[in-house]
Amino acid sequence: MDTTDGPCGLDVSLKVIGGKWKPLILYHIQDGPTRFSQVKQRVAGISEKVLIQQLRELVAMDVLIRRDHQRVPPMVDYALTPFGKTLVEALQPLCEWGTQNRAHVAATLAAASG
Amino acid sequence: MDTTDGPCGLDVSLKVIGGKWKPLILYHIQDGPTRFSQVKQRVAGISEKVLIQQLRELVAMDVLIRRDHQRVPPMVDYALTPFGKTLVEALQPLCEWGTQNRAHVAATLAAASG
DNA sequence: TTTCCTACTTACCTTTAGGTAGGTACTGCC
DNA sequence: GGCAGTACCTACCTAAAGGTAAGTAGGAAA
Repeated sequence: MDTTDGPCGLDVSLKVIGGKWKPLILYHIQDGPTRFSQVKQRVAGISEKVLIQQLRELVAMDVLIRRDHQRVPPMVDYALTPFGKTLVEALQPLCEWGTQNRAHVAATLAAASG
Repeated sequence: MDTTDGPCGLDVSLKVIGGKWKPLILYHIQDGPTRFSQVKQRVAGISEKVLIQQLRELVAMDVLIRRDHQRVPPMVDYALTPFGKTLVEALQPLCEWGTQNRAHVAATLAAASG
């Protein structure tokens, strides 16, 4: 039974969307090309450093594409690649599950640890 | 536009299955009650400390149920709750996405960072 | 009485993720 | 010359996740 290194592809998915912010970033970019400053605004609470870091990783993984409009002041935007779109689709059910069970999870956590 | 704290439920899902091991643990438990030692065996590479920790968290979040058979030597097993089953179902697409794109992701990562 | 077995617990260390505070480049405008 | 505006970068720090190695409980078997 050699199911050792990832029988189910979840390890791969988690490698791509793992971390605290990536899912949120993807969510806020899915409707079309979005400027850096806009993403920063929408994903409230994220620091610039971390945002850029995550964006770079997503670009490196072919999930996002970065477009530099060569202007001053700088004008850059990010958009989903076709590959990125398939990921966002696969994310939908989990997304809905989370939405439906937000209260349940919150309540369970509150009961358990507070 | 107040999409600040999680418009999409992914933040909730990630809170539940976040971390390096939980998806794998869930995967290996989904077929029925599984003893601690069996999980440890199947999820190769995980340490006892971390495994117990993750199992406890999953139990606390009502995803797993722990059954202590009150024996010596100890005999304990873990199984999905109905709630946990809905989670595993929502996880399927991402699971498949990962399986289908394992090569692509690996190649992209290799090209980018190595 | 010692050993075995299993599911844990504890103390400690390393690695990684994330956060803060500042700085840089470049051009147009005043 | 000095400032505004945008997308970054750098150095540093903290917190959390994860890993290692040891120990504990307690009845059954030897």
